[in-house]
Amino acid sequence: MTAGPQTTPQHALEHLRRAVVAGELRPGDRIRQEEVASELGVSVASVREALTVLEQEGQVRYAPRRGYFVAELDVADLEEIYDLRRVLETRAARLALPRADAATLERMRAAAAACAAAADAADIAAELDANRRFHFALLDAPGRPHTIRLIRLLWDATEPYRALYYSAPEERRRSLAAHERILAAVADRDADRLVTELDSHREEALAALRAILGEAAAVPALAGA
Amino acid sequence: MTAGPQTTPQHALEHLRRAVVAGELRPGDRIRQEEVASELGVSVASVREALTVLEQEGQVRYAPRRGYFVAELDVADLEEIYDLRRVLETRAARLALPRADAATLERMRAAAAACAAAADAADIAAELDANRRFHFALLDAPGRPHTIRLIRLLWDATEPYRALYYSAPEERRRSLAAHERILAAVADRDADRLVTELDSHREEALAALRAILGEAAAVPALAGA
DNA sequence: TAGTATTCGATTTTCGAAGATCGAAGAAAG
DNA sequence: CTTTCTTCGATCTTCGAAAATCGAATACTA
Repeated sequence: MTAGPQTTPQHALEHLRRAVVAGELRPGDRIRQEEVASELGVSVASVREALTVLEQEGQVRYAPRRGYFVAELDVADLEEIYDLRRVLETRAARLALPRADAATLERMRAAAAACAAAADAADIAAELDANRRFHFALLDAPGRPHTIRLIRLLWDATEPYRALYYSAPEERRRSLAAHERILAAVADRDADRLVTELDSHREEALAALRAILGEAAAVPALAGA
Repeated sequence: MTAGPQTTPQHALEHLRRAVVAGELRPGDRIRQEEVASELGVSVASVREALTVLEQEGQVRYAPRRGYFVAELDVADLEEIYDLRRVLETRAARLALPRADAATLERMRAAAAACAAAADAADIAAELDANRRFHFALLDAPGRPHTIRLIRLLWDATEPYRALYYSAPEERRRSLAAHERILAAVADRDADRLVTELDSHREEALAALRAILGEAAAVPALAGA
């Protein structure tokens, strides 16, 4: 039902995404096409198509005849991306809230629970996935596909970094608490409070990412593994 | 200086974009990979990579094992896209205006003049290009690459339709007049007026596009050429 | 020694063809 | 006459290998 990979490039794409979330591919890393291809038992052409998608999403950087690299973001990038998320998600949330029905709330509750369970199990990949489900359950109002596409793009852009900061237990706790407050605001149909909670949730994440980036800058050996 | 196609897929991408702007590829049309490839004297793999880019941009739709088609938008899509443009361009314009220097204004003036010249010559492709230069000269403030990327995505999504409505002379006149008012607002450093002018400029374009779409719906034979 | 040219290995880039899949036209059955 | 099944042609899909390119290590010059 979950629509597995229909084509070989899609298969390669999922593999690369998984590698990013799992932290196997870290910002700045080089991605060797041949290596990925033989790892998956597919041709480089398929890997290349997958990389083209990731390049459009801004997750990898492409230097013609030099290769593909996992995108590196600096603090300015992060702040711009989170600013854009604020602008777009605020609009999406205000449009979605009046239409959010019981099923929506239920999906959010389930995702929040999955988040907490993944946090307990220290399963970063599962938590990232559940976290996404939580937020998109609210924002993915039917009839606004382009809005969701853009928001998803912004989420994807910072995914490699989110994968890093989710390893910190105190961030997880903070995140779970924020989810509860967001859930309450939705249940109360309080748009202003919802927007405020989303803002501060984002602000906390941004602060954590800033810290990660500060460390990475202080320890450039990270890229040279 | 204009950075021609560095790679074969980029060459194919430019070719396809040109075909869209020129109206050779219309919404709903099927894109035969082999045909494009032999036309350009390149392999299908390269064409495929170019199509992957266009798919990510939302300009073509991909049905696995069926092929690629030029994306068709309905009125709801257009309204959502223009709503998103309003949200993002308003923010971009307000951030860019204080930083707009004499060179920026000069670039805008030159682009506006090129727009007028292209309108006189009835050169749709040139006018579309100059129109883009005009708007992005203002919005493309240094240090906000992600904002521009998103705005560009939204522009690209409606490009096939813009190519259609620019054939109407009265729309061109209206558009040129709007450019003058926008230019004046920028020269006066009046942010509120600038935003208002941009809004109404967009609203006029949306109205024209709605009309185009209405015709297309009334004459479905359009797609079956 | 510092700087520059050159070769070499690794990697990307591009192609052409074989294999897989789909939609449509036509045949057979009810 | 309608429906279902089958075959066929067109097209997409994927591959493996040849060709082009780049960076780094090496050799050379001043």
